Amino acid sequence: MPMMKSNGDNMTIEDVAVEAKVSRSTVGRVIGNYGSVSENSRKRVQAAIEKLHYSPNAVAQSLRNRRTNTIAVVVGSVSNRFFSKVIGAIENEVANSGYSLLICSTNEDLKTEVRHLRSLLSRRVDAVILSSLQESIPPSELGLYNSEIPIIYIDSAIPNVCHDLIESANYEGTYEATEYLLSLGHRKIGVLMTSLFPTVRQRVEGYRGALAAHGMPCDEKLIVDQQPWMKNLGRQMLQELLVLNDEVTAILILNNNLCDDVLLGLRDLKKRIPDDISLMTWDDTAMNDLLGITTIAQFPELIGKTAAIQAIRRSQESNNSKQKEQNLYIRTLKTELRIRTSCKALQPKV
Amino acid sequence: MPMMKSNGDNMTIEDVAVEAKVSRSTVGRVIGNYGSVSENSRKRVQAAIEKLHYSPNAVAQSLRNRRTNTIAVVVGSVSNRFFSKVIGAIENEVANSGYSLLICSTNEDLKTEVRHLRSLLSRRVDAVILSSLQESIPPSELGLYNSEIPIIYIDSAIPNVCHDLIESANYEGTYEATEYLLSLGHRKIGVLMTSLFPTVRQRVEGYRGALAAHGMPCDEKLIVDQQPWMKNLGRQMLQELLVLNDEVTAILILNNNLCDDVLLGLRDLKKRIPDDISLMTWDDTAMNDLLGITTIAQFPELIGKTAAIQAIRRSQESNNSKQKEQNLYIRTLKTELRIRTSCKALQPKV
DNA sequence: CTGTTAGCGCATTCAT
DNA sequence: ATGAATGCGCTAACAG
Repeated sequence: MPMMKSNGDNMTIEDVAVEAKVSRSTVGRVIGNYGSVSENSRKRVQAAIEKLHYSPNAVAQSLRNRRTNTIAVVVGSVSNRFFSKVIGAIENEVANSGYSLLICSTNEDLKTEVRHLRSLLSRRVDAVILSSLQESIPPSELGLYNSEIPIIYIDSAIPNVCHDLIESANYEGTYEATEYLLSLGHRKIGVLMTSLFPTVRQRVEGYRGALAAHGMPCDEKLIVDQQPWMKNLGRQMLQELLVLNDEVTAILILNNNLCDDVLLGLRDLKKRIPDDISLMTWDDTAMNDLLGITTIAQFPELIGKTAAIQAIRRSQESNNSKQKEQNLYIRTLKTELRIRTSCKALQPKV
Repeated sequence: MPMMKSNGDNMTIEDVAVEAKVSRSTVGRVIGNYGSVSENSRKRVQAAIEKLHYSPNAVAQSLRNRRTNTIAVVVGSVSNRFFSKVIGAIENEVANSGYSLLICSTNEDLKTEVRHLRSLLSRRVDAVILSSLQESIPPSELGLYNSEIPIIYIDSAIPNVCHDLIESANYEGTYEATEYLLSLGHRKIGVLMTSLFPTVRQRVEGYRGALAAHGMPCDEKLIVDQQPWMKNLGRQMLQELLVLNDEVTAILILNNNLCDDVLLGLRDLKKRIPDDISLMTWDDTAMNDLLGITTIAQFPELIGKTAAIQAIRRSQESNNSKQKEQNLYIRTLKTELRIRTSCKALQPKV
């Protein structure tokens, strides 16, 4: 009895060809469904494939075709609520089109972002969807951010880099929110943020813009900005804000991941919302609904889906169409101010 | 002037060799850091690499080495809170070891699970971490679940399949929780669950087990079991439970993703926790803390990290060590009952 | 309709 | 210390 290949795996076209008593190319024809092949051969090949449980080696295909059918997404943190929804939407879209999805997390670190990008290029992914921390591309990495493989940015653009972008209206969303608080009579509006994120930098400008538009000075002491590597970050920032400014009547949180912790901090401080202090945050959740927290909502699923569609489209464009600059895809999604009960109208002082 | 290759990309070893005026093999030696090469050659090669921005084509490497340095994880839903934490932990671990991570979502569909698995095998990933919906492997798919490539199961074992497994103590966790409710005097404990998930099926057994151990009959009407494809699922199930059983004093939620919606439903019904009804759920969140919801906590990060470590270990084992059966890695993580304020002690009826 | 052949880019053995 | 040559598995152009 002849030696069998141990497992259904690692079968090659050659094995199928032998089994079906045809040449490799004929097998290739029935698999790739091109050229023409006699009914007889076709049946034999299919039988052989069935029998051997043959499935093509995608690595070899990729090498040959110069396409990996893989999209990558790189974000700060996979488990972040916002990103996990974005990624979920990307996965669905991408899988429906027959692609696989690689995910990379930078842990909010620039060097890691660059490392991942390098690795993705060498893996020849067909496109990458990137939430970048870069404010500007260092000349040394220019090749990375400007390579043949298309990059779709989400969240924020990098100045002077020509690229597709799907983002939320960070400035406008915060502007609108700030105006709302002003309309309720709030004048001392504390801001909690982590300016490491480009999105957040845009948001705080919206805050400043709204104040300016209403002829109000911006008190910098009201803006607490800390980097996100601390435990209980929200609590800390809350403390800092309230110690410096006991007259704060409202808090505006610019990063979603701060809110839980701020709420916990407020509870410890026995501050009630909205009676003692008003509160508003970015990114909606069931908890916000339940607790009646007024929220600036974005649409992560839409961002993910849109980015995925564009990534796939780009990955299928003929590479030489370097007219890319001519048809940049830029989409800025409106946010939605969901007014609930966490912001109180202030009595005008008598 | 000679034609330049357009971009820093798509450089091959050959290009480097030409630039450095050595042979391909010498370039290979300095890149792969093996054999021996003169200092002079080495420097020239390194200069060439630098100049051309050469980076090896990982696809070709994979084909040659029969390793892709890729791990895959397949779960029901990427954006699910539990899974997104598991995935985050996997990503960190895997990236630290120089692997990339592919993610696949099955949307809780068996066919999709099989499709993904097939694709992953053909992509020759080095290992897969799988949260499977299978109750038993259909013979036709046996090859898939028993291929050369190692599978690490998370969440639940498939009977009669020999494999590594990282799971939480689903039975015991629910058993303990049920006993706790019993000790508070609750006798009519409603259960909300989606038995599609193998984990949940284990959990409900824990509930039954605890009742039995205390000599209590299990009233099947108290167990509401629905498949997860409905909107506002938690609300619906809550309705169903309360309509059928107005004497329910406590609710035990067995899937994390139901809780938000149940809470919303309770609010609409104007039922207060714990005064009108007691509530307990699986999987902890900041919201549970904030709202004082007693919780059976699992440790998704630990599950993810452990699974990733094991996946990497398996991927590096010599393939012929088919003694795998001899050294199965099975780890059952204890859960933690976090008692807060959502469960009230009942007055014994006078 | 079918088989032969030549790469895709890399790692490695063998000869020098 | 170095170069030549082979093959990983697949696709596709070419020849018959």
